Amino acid sequence: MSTGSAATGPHVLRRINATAVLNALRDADGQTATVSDLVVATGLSRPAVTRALTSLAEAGIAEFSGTTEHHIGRPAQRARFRAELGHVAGIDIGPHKVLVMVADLAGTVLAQRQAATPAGHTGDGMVRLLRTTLTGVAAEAGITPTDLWSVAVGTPGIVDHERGEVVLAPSIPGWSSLPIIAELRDWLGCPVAIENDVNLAVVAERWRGDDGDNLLFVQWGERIGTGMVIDDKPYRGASSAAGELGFIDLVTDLDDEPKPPADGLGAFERLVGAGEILRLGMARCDQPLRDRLAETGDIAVLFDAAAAGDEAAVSVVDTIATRFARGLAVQLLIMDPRCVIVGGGVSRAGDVLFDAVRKRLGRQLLVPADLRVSALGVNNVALGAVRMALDAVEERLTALL
Amino acid sequence: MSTGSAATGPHVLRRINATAVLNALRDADGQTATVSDLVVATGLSRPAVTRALTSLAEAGIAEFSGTTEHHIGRPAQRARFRAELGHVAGIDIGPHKVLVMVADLAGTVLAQRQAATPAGHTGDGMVRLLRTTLTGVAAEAGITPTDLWSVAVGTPGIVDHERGEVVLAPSIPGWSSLPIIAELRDWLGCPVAIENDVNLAVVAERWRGDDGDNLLFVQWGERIGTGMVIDDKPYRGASSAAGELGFIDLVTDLDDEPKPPADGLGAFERLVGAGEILRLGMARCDQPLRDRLAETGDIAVLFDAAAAGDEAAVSVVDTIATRFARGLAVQLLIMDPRCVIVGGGVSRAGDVLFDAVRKRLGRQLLVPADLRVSALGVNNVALGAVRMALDAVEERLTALL
DNA sequence: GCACTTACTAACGAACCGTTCGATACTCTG
DNA sequence: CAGAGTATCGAACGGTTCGTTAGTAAGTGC
Repeated sequence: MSTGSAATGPHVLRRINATAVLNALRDADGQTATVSDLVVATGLSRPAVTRALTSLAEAGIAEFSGTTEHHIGRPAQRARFRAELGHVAGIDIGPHKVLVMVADLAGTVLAQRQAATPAGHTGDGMVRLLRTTLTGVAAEAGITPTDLWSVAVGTPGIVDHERGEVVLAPSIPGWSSLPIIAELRDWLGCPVAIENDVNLAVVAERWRGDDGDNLLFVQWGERIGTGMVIDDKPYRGASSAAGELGFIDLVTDLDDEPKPPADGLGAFERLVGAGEILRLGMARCDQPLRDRLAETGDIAVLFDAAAAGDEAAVSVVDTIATRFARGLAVQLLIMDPRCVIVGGGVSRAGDVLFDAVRKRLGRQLLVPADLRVSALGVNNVALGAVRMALDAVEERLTALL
Repeated sequence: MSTGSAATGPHVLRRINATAVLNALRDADGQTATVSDLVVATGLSRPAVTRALTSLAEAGIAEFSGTTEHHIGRPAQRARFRAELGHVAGIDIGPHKVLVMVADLAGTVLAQRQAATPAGHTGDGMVRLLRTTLTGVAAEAGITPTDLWSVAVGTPGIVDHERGEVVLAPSIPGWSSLPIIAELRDWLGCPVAIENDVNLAVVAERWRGDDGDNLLFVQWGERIGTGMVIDDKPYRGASSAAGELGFIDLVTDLDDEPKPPADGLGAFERLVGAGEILRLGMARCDQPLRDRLAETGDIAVLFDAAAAGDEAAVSVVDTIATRFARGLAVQLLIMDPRCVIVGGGVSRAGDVLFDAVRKRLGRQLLVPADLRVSALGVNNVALGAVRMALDAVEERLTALL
């Protein structure tokens, strides 16, 4: 009812300290630590740490696992975080595939599996696919799906993560009307979170990388979207519609009125998306390269040619880099992130493209930008989902005390 | 040394509860409340609240001030937050003026004074002006400057608020090299914070308005800058360079390379800034109106004419609205704020302009925008500075316990 | 075997919270 | 005008937590 919540008794103290010990234990190397380690890590006294540790052990969250290797004095017992106590799942639902990961409470991925979405899939088909895939991955990890403590789902489009609904998903027809989250929740009996896929990608980058607490992730493929981590949590905006860089309009003449997006693609997506890159390549390149592009449909061919010095390919890369830098500069001027990470299909283009982008970018900004290419690859959304599922577990974990 | 800070004993419990009671007391109507009010507000027991209240009273932070008006039962004593215990100052340093406010700990502005910056002011002159103005305002509030608990300064440009330095301030020549903050700190012997003026404006809007915890403020005058409140605190970006909407480039042909800003104004500022509005008006309007514009140099004339139906003036408003909507749409697509508040000189244009902006904006966005005009006027930056100074006081207040 | 180092265990005092109970002060009603 | 009713205030009690201290256990090195 009030602004600052008050502590209602000494028991909250115990809770606070127990969670502090738990966090110190989890952050410790290999999730094991001696009592003395935890004393210095938490700043608590030895008896306090011991008390917290025994209550963690009674709850099954920690255990004592033999003694440490010792050099002098009485050997210390090592306490260990029992990551196998529970499991979480991270799910990436894309336009063409479903990727499911199951991890333990330490975030170690125990099993993962990818399934292609059958063409013309219906809602029921999607639910069945999800069920079988999840069951399979869970079995591989040694559990059943109902054992899961928490699940997070990443999907393209605009997501209402409070209600657990997909509000708008242009890239997956019919997806926004499906009550998949509710069904999953009923089936699994655990919290199921849903989040925009790019937001999860940036969570994964933050988790696995070491890039500070303020970073911007740009998904650059057929479509373009951005996710931001601010103060160590994903920024969604008021209506979960933040980061729609793909829809900004840099082409329409200033005093004209922009046309609404026709084919579901935003203006900037039509300008530098993978589709446009391919189109430009087909238009400008000469015979042998053009044929290879037409056959494979893979723009990697184009970037390879540019790296090898092909003049037409270089010109395409140049055009794309110039355009992309213009759009990215807009977001950087507004957001001023510590670091920009580019992922998605185009990110595999390599330095041919991104050195050009960096060069163009520099002159349009007031502060220099740190532009990197993602190292996580196609797993990033599912990994971010795992991380988000883990965040939701914290509550349940401390509620055990 | 660790991630989660631990509680080192029961005394932190007392601290937590005392601050909870203090916050409940301050949030109460007129900063007075009975013990029973605080019991329901904090969720603590009556003795706990009483204990906290007596310790607050011993520290001089609260006091008991007579009984309340009562209808039945024993009349309750009212506890009161002693806002007069300390004072803070908020300072707005602009290109042409300095505005100083002194407020008590409740944020009530006790005195304020504005001083014009003499033309060709030097660093020494600025320091002297600040000293005399601050001394005067403090005297009016019944204190001396050294009695101040906390001061915050707002200034245009990019500010390193960690180091307390102005990094870049194009609109005030020579300003960035002045160690004014250090001097103020030495003189006053209290924390002196420095922050970008637009960021303070948005803090003030958040404070005085009731617009949720996620809002965007657009300063629209000669220059254009934006400030954001995210999670109830101003968002600065990694290098304190966020919100530079004025520098985005919507005009340069896409495949050309943008020219760096020449006269210190950003591309978008040159496009819709107050200067350009005046220029457009001079160019398009006919004789009587054009003369009035030339005489006064005030674009309000233009907006009045447009409201009255003058065709040329309407066309100018139309052009400006179209352009502004284009730039604002970009930021809205990226940030998705709950609410947009426009301040600065142009914001006085009224509905003639902003209805047009709203109309243009709607079609470019994925979610509708809530666009409002600031009600705070020219005091907003100084008010935000007062609020920020108050935030810094919290620590000192709870340290008294 | 003895000194030394380190880790574990138990007991004590201090501090805090919530509950309970009696005393107090004021209003309302007959 | 007096008694019932209501709400606040203050004090004492029991429970929980922490940190400190002292004593014990388990190793290493000479």
